Amino acid sequence: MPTINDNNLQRIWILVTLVPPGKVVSYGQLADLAGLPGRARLAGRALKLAPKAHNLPWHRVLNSQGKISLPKGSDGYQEQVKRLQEEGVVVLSGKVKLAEFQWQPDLGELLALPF
DNA sequence: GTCGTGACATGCG
DNA sequence: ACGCATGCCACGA
Repeated sequence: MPTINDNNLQRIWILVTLVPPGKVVSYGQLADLAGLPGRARLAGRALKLAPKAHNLPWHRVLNSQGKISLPKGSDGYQEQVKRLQEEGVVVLSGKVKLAEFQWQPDLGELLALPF
């Protein structure tokens, strides 16, 4: 049998693909949209485990403070900053202004979800 | 079975 | 702004 949460990880992955360039989402936001309130850590886990073949825009995911949740200075950290800036997202001290760059899914997108 | 550890969130000092 | 506690829960030691 599939391990209980495979489905949940998939939901997170699908949601991440919906985030357009130049916009960002928070882990908690992804969890909420996936119907898993309070499960922000699961979103983080989903990204960590995401197969590279998925080509997910993982760099558009930040914590609820708009900050990068990877060890400051790590490879992933720098990679994330680079990718975000290439899309026009302003990153200052590893932080992004959510009021300006946070993604807001429209109703159509939500209704089109397979769950 | 218990415990520590997370790409988290939120509230309190 | 920063640390600490608590809630959350899958994993591995």
